[in-house]
Amino acid sequence: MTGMKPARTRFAPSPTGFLHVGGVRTALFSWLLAEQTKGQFILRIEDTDKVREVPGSVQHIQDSLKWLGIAWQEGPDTGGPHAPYIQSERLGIYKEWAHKLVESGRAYPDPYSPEELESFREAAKASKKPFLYRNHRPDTFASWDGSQTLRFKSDPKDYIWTDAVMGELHAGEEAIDDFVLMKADGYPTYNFCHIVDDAIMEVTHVIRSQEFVSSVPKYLSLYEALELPTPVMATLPYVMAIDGKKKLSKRDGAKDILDYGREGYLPEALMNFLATLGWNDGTEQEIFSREQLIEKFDLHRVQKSPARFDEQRLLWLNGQWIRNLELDNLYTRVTDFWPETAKTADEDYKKKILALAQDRLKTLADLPLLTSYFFEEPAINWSLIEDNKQLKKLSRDEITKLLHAATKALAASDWTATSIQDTLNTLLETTGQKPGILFSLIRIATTWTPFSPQLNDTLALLGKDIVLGRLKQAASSL
RNA sequence: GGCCUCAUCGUCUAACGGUUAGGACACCAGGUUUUCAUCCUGGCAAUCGGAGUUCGAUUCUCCGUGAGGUCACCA
Repeated sequence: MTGMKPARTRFAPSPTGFLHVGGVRTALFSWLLAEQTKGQFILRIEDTDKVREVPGSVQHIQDSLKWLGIAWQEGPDTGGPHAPYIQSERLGIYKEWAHKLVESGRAYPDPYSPEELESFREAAKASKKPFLYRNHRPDTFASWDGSQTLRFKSDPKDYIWTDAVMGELHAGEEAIDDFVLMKADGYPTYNFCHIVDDAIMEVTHVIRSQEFVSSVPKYLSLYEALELPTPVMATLPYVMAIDGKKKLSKRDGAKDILDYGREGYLPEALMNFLATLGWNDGTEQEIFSREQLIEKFDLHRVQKSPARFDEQRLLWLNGQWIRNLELDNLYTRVTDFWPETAKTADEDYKKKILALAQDRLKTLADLPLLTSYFFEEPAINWSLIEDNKQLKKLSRDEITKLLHAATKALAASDWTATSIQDTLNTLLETTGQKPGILFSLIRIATTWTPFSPQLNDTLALLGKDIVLGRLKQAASSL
């Protein structure tokens, strides 16, 4: 995809709450395209619905994008050649463009009351026909003083257009209506102002989610009336909720993007996951770095059908990313995830522990479960032995004998990982036990957790005194 | 109801009209002389239905069916 003209793309959320995976994927694809073509990615806040606005959303949206690693060149905080990037601060611009339409005879004030409109709508519904405002368009228009609801005077006709994802699309003239341009509260509608802004901001590719497809004819009609160039349109299929029935939404448990960070997901993993949800490069590659995504992303390979949000795959990807991280890099990321008792522990010690746990982490939040026994005395929990497939067969007597034998043998070790392994192997012979029994017992008696890294490494790191102490304590607690 | 869109393993997906329909997640079974959530090997599992075009259809066309969207002074 090299050699493409620089694309100017934008993400234009309304500040009505937190960002979830569906919204972020739209932002991601737009950003990838801008990065790939060495163009610009714009963040524009569409806050023309003052009723639904949620305080703090703008900040939250910016924090979420930043966490994921999506940076914008122009936006509400960074400014840019077409500032401001908040629509409520651009009201004068929309009014000006609205007047142009009035002057060219393509817009007129709505003479009806909400009640009258509602009765039109009900009549249409009763006769099982779609409601079209233009069937009620007045014959003569009053002049617009800027305070009334302003409607587009549409010119209904068929449209055929090309969508970068969906291919050739078409719609009949019934898709075109006299929609509202300016609301009675003085704010423009999305349908109107996003087109003005995209044109002014020189946006080349409009990437948005599926619910807007059926409005595209309206937009095409408006571009014509405004004599503005039409950008490339790309429609992304929905991200569906797990049950596959409806698009993922806040109501259906879609999480705040920042929650993924709190739950121990890596931003690289989430980006990898979102990018490959509905897109692939045609090869069998599953893990993509940010740079690879930028290089390989292609709108034309985006899936046309919706995709479900598969948490298992995200979890797997996260584990892959954790495993591929350099230890020092991983160490800086787990700062907030250590068990409480590790806060004062030595950095070098913690790094060694992390190196052992790295292979087993699926999320950073798994860290305490895998490492807490390095920092505190684990609670003795005999059910781990009683429920163990192999160990449950042993009598208490046999367990005691094995624990004593292990204590004695290990006491003689000079405590390196290899010498501990030698000791353990010798112990297998002298006790005549299978590794599945002997090693499991020692592992549980020293860590009291269901899982832990390789035994000799764990013991070596734990330290001789602690290991011997825990073995003795286990034996005496029988 | 009108209009629009979509349809391959349970899930995410690959396949110039010619493949034993491939890969990944999940699941199952083995292995890695301990556990295991790492790692390795193997297994299970799909072209929504019906016509048509063609020597040949997952792929093209039509008709069904199913799913989703839209028809706001919300975006």
